Amino acid sequence: MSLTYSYAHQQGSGTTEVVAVLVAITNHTARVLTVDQGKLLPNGPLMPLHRSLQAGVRQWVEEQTQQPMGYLEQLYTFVDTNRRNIDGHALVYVSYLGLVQETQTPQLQTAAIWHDWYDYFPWENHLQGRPAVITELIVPTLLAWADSADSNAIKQRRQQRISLCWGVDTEYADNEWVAEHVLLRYEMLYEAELIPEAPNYQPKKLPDGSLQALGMPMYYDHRRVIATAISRLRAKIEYRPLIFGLMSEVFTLSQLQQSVEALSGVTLHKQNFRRLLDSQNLVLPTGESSSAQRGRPAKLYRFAHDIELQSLLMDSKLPKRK
Amino acid sequence: MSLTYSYAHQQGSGTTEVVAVLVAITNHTARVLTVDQGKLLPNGPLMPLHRSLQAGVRQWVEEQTQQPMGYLEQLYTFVDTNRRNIDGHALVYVSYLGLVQETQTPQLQTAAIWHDWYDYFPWENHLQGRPAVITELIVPTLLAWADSADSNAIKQRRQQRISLCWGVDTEYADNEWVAEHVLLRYEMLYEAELIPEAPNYQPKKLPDGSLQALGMPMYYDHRRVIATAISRLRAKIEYRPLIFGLMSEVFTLSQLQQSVEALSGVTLHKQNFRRLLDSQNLVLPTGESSSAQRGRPAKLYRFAHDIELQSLLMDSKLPKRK
DNA sequence: TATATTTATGCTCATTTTGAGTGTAATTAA
DNA sequence: TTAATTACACTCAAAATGAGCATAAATATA
Repeated sequence: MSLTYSYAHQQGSGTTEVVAVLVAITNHTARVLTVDQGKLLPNGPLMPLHRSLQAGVRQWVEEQTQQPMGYLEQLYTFVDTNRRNIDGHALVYVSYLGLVQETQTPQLQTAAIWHDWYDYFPWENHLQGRPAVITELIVPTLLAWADSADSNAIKQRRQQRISLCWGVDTEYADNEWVAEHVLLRYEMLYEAELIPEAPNYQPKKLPDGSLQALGMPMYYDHRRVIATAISRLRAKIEYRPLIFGLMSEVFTLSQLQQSVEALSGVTLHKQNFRRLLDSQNLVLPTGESSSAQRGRPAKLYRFAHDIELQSLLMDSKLPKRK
Repeated sequence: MSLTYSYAHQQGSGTTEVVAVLVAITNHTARVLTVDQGKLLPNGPLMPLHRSLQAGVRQWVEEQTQQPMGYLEQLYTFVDTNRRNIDGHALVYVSYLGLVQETQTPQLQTAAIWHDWYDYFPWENHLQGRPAVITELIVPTLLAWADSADSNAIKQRRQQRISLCWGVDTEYADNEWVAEHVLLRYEMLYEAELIPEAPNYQPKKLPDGSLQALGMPMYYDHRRVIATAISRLRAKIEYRPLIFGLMSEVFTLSQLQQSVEALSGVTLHKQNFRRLLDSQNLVLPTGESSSAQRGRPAKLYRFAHDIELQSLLMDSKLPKRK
């Protein structure tokens, strides 16, 4: 029953809420900041005193998490017709992606908790190879779902979609795993009712262990919001130097690569990664080297900002309207 | 005075509005659908009976424009603190991009009007070469604006930004024109107060003819919404077959190319365009040929859907929540 | 102390993709 | 019949990409 994941919320006269996906990388692991035992993202109502949506996000997040935020970009706007204000208007919530520097994630004094984002999406982590859950649970169950379709057309369409989302090479199709299709994959699991958030989720119909294997559920559609954030981040990191919003001031190239890998969930070719970096003049050597743990010590670098470039990364800001 | 472009609007208890940028291509020209003498985009409040934002957009657009819509995708959500409801909550408006098939743009019975989108952004049309307004008006005025900066740092930053946005090759920088930077360019003109929508617009300080040369202004931030739409469309057309949402069922490859050029505002290399098309198996020959006007008759094609692919183009839809 | 192990980094090579052409075919207008 | 116009097939060099080998500089261990 999806009621388990319906959460009582006081609504006044406002109908707009902001929700943030804050991302940081710690110990080569991508994490998101959550509240309420990991069941919710930090959020709060947009209030008359907020001069902009960004201002609203910053205020609520800092209040709920004591977390300083750098880069912030709008993701997507959702409507939840199950939550309405006193006038009957449905709740509109605007989601944001925020990047937090590794060094700025100290002790949290609040109920906010950092969670490995793959706790919510176990199937997205391909760093140790393709996860077993895909081949053993997800794809078989989805294929059964495709078989159960009413018409043959729908069935075929579902099969194609499975192949495209999960990178299956069958007789018909031969698709590769595309890291940035996070949202498509999540929505497929949702539509096929494999996860508790789905409206007609019926655990009894699913194979044993499905609940544990398919990641932690959240209230409302907050898990979908994280999926949106991961998709955006994985896509955008390819053509914008967003990654530096997650790094500390100085870093080695290996650390940089590990951070990108933590986000994308796949491993990269080291030499080509470096070739790309210096063809784009993204980093500058500091001249120093890291005190190595094992092996040859690595040179230290910093982001080659070009202050302007940094502001071009940002969601462009409106000049305040008088 | 920006008050000229402030427009009285009745607000009840709701605070959420939807706004649509409908795009069609007619006679090799990209057009947007407007209401109110071309000063506004079709829009309307989100109401309690709407089951989703999309549903709200579709209802209002069809009501205001009698226009059937195909593809629809969310763009960006804005807040207007100058417009508030009776409780003091600022207006939130969610913008959408919609594509309309060429063949489905018949006579309009309403106040809705199709406008060439370059009427609003004359500097974006590079089909006949770089428009004079850039070199003769925009860049000089912006450079003067950069010079007027308080600090040297700001001045330098502005100069870099000018080069990046407008594709200037000066002594310092050597940037190319990037078609999809529409929004960055609009925001720069806004920030430098070259256009009437800017809060402190003072036409007297600008060169003669600026108003005419810098395109038609709109109420509120609707021109910025169009800029957002063009940016998105120009960017996305590179990696998604969105263009077919604007074509009629059957078309020649030249027509297809002209449509893409109408959107991107730049001309393309014909042979390479075709090579790309068939390397991706996007189109299928119908076997027939067009009755040529002049010259050799062109073969007719249709989009190779793969019905599934089409739904993957779409903004993924939530299954209705029970 | 010597040797294996680990990490960093430089360099090469084949393949694919991209940018920019030339040449030829099929039609209409004069 | 010829010029003009449009369509389309094919080539070639440059650039970007994927995948590998080789070497350097440190630590751990026999």
